Amino acid sequence: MRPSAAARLKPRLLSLLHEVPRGRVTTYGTLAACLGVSARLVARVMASLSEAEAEGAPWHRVVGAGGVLRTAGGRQAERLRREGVGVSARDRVEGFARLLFTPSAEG
DNA sequence: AAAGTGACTGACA
DNA sequence: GTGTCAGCCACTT
Repeated sequence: MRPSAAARLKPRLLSLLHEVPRGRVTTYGTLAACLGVSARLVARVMASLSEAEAEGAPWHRVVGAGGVLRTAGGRQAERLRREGVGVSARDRVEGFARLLFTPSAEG
Protein backbone atom coordinates (compact mmCIF):
# COMPACT_ATOMS: atom_id res chain seq x y z
CA MET A 1 0.00 0.00 0.00
CA ARG A 2 1.01 3.58 -0.45
CA PRO A 3 2.29 5.10 2.74
CA SER A 4 0.96 8.51 3.63
CA ALA A 5 2.87 11.60 2.52
CA ALA A 6 4.04 12.06 6.09
CA ALA A 7 5.39 8.52 6.34
CA ARG A 8 7.06 8.88 2.95
CA LEU A 9 8.64 12.13 4.02
CA LYS A 10 9.91 10.96 7.40
CA PRO A 11 13.18 9.25 6.38
CA ARG A 12 14.01 12.07 4.01
CA LEU A 13 13.32 14.66 6.67
CA LEU A 14 15.39 12.82 9.25
CA SER A 15 18.27 12.61 6.77
CA LEU A 16 18.07 16.31 6.08
CA LEU A 17 17.91 16.99 9.78
CA HIS A 18 21.28 15.36 10.28
CA GLU A 19 22.81 18.02 8.05
CA VAL A 20 22.06 20.67 10.63
CA PRO A 21 25.26 21.09 12.65
CA ARG A 22 25.35 21.27 16.41
CA GLY A 23 24.81 24.79 17.67
CA ARG A 24 22.78 25.80 14.60
CA VAL A 25 19.05 25.80 13.91
CA THR A 26 16.71 25.61 10.94
CA THR A 27 12.99 26.14 10.45
CA TYR A 28 10.01 24.09 9.35
CA GLY A 29 9.62 26.28 6.30
CA THR A 30 13.28 25.92 5.34
CA LEU A 31 13.17 22.14 5.55
CA ALA A 32 9.82 22.11 3.78
CA ALA A 33 11.24 24.14 0.92
CA CYS A 34 14.18 21.73 0.59
CA LEU A 35 11.80 18.76 0.49
CA GLY A 36 9.24 20.39 -1.73
CA VAL A 37 6.40 20.10 0.75
CA SER A 38 4.46 22.44 2.97
CA ALA A 39 5.76 23.55 6.34
CA ARG A 40 2.60 22.12 7.83
CA LEU A 41 3.55 18.66 6.64
CA VAL A 42 7.02 18.97 8.12
CA ALA A 43 5.43 19.90 11.42
CA ARG A 44 3.15 16.88 11.23
CA VAL A 45 6.09 14.57 10.64
CA MET A 46 8.00 16.07 13.54
CA ALA A 47 4.99 15.64 15.79
CA SER A 48 4.67 12.01 14.76
CA LEU A 49 8.26 11.03 15.51
CA SER A 50 8.53 8.07 17.83
CA GLU A 51 10.63 8.20 20.95
CA ALA A 52 13.45 6.30 19.27
CA GLU A 53 13.37 8.55 16.23
CA ALA A 54 13.40 11.65 18.38
CA GLU A 55 16.41 10.29 20.26
CA GLY A 56 18.33 9.65 17.08
CA ALA A 57 17.57 12.94 15.36
CA PRO A 58 18.32 16.57 16.28
CA TRP A 59 14.64 17.52 16.15
CA HIS A 60 15.25 20.29 18.67
CA ARG A 61 17.19 22.23 16.02
CA VAL A 62 13.96 22.82 14.14
CA VAL A 63 12.21 26.00 15.18
CA GLY A 64 9.38 28.11 13.81
CA ALA A 65 9.78 31.05 11.44
CA GLY A 66 11.62 33.92 13.08
CA GLY A 67 13.36 31.65 15.55
CA VAL A 68 10.38 30.96 17.76
CA LEU A 69 10.11 27.62 19.54
CA ARG A 70 6.76 26.04 18.65
CA THR A 71 7.22 22.81 20.54
CA ALA A 72 5.25 21.87 23.61
CA GLY A 73 6.77 21.17 26.99
CA GLY A 74 9.82 23.41 26.82
CA ARG A 75 12.19 20.48 26.44
CA GLN A 76 13.52 21.95 23.20
CA ALA A 77 14.94 25.10 24.81
CA GLU A 78 16.82 22.95 27.30
CA ARG A 79 18.40 20.84 24.55
CA LEU A 80 19.32 23.89 22.49
CA ARG A 81 20.95 25.68 25.39
CA ARG A 82 22.92 22.52 26.14
CA GLU A 83 24.62 22.79 22.74
CA GLY A 84 25.29 26.48 23.00
CA VAL A 85 22.17 27.98 21.44
CA GLY A 86 20.76 30.77 23.55
CA VAL A 87 17.01 30.70 24.08
CA SER A 88 15.19 33.56 25.77
CA ALA A 89 12.53 33.12 28.42
CA ARG A 90 10.01 33.89 25.68
CA ASP A 91 11.12 30.84 23.66
CA ARG A 92 13.02 32.89 21.14
CA VAL A 93 16.36 31.72 19.73
CA GLU A 94 18.93 34.41 20.45
CA GLY A 95 20.81 35.46 17.31
CA PHE A 96 18.50 33.36 15.19
CA ALA A 97 19.48 35.04 11.91
CA ARG A 98 23.10 34.23 12.66
CA LEU A 99 22.41 30.62 13.63
CA LEU A 100 19.98 29.74 10.86
CA PHE A 101 21.24 26.84 8.80
CA THR A 102 19.84 26.00 5.37
CA PRO A 103 20.54 22.40 4.34
CA SER A 104 21.01 21.73 0.66
CA ALA A 105 18.27 19.81 -1.09
CA GLU A 106 19.11 16.14 -1.13
CA GLY A 107 19.19 14.16 -4.30
C1' DA B 1 -18.74 12.85 4.12
C1' DA B 2 -18.09 17.03 7.17
C1' DA B 3 -16.04 19.58 10.74
C1' DG B 4 -12.41 20.32 14.12
C1' DT B 5 -7.51 20.53 15.17
C1' DG B 6 -2.44 21.26 14.97
C1' DA B 7 5.47 21.03 16.89
C1' DC B 8 3.44 26.27 10.26
C1' DT B 9 3.84 30.67 7.50
C1' DG B 10 3.22 35.20 5.44
C1' DA B 11 0.52 39.30 5.10
C1' DC B 12 -2.03 42.92 7.15
C1' DA B 13 -4.22 46.02 10.88
C1' DG C 1 4.78 44.12 20.05
C1' DT C 2 -0.15 41.58 19.47
C1' DG C 3 -4.31 39.83 16.97
C1' DT C 4 -6.66 38.09 12.83
C1' DC C 5 -7.05 35.81 8.18
C1' DA C 6 -6.18 32.73 4.57
C1' DG C 7 -3.61 28.79 2.65
C1' DC C 8 -1.92 24.51 3.72
C1' DC C 9 -2.36 18.82 4.62
C1' DA C 10 -3.09 14.77 7.44
C1' DC C 11 -5.40 12.90 11.24
C1' DT C 12 -9.39 12.38 14.44
C1' DT C 13 -14.15 12.59 15.82
